[in-house]
Amino acid sequence: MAEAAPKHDVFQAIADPTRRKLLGLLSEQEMPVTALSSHFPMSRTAVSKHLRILSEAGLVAEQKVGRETRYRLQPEPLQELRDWLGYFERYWNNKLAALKLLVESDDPASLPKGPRPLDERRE
Amino acid sequence: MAEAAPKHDVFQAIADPTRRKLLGLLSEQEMPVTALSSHFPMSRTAVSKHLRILSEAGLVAEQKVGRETRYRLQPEPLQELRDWLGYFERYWNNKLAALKLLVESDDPASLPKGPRPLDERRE
DNA sequence: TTGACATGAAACCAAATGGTTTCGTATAAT
DNA sequence: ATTATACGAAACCATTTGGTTTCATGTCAA
Repeated sequence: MAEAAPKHDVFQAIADPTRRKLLGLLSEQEMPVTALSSHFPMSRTAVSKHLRILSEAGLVAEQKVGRETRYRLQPEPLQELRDWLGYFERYWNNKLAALKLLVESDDPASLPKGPRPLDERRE
Repeated sequence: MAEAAPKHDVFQAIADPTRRKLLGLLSEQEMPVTALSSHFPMSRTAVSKHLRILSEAGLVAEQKVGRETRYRLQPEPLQELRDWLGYFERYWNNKLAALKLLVESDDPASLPKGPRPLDERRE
């Protein structure tokens, strides 16, 4: 069973600076919409829509508490970004790449098995 | 001196699957537009436009060779992505984060100095 | 010198994106 | 009971995005 059909993918979710900043704020503590939107020059509704996109990408989770909705960071999907980036590690970090991959290998899915085309998986 | 005013930022550049695949292809060898576009279901012109966006983000370099234009991967700007991601490392990889940062520290710019808000820098 | 090839520029287009304002509704406070 | 707060949904809008086709130009080959 899939993990909740990601309508928006992570790459697209983090493409917007507002959304990256939201993730940054949420990485410190969970927060309701109004608290979050106080950090932005746009309407609360706009922030709310960004949150929904993050939610669809699986990057945040919502929890209703009374009349407010708490948003909490869910960093797991960033793993995909990490994997993708991992493919290019060899370029700027040749010698240490192997070690790094080893270090990261507590998650088996995270290691690119070698110089492969990549990205063929999505779409 | 800046490195060529990045009109498109890296985050946005890699948001598109076609562009990610282009980077993948170019990571194996440099190629002219026509060779690249043979891997996509869209017109050569469309691929060309994607390449320009990658170029504006500093992710590829162009070199004219006779009547063709060779495109070559320039992975350096991915460093920014890496730095940004690094901020979230602590979440899924707590114990090993320190070691990883150490390993990566051959590039001084690459280490986030601690739990900071982040992203305040851009925009 | 006459084609064929490789490419970017231009004009165009539909759909997605990032905002807005307005409204309805649920919860909390008085 | 009434009012204020927190929020999402809806309708709307301008701009950006990702694609197309057509055209002009430069280069290689016969």
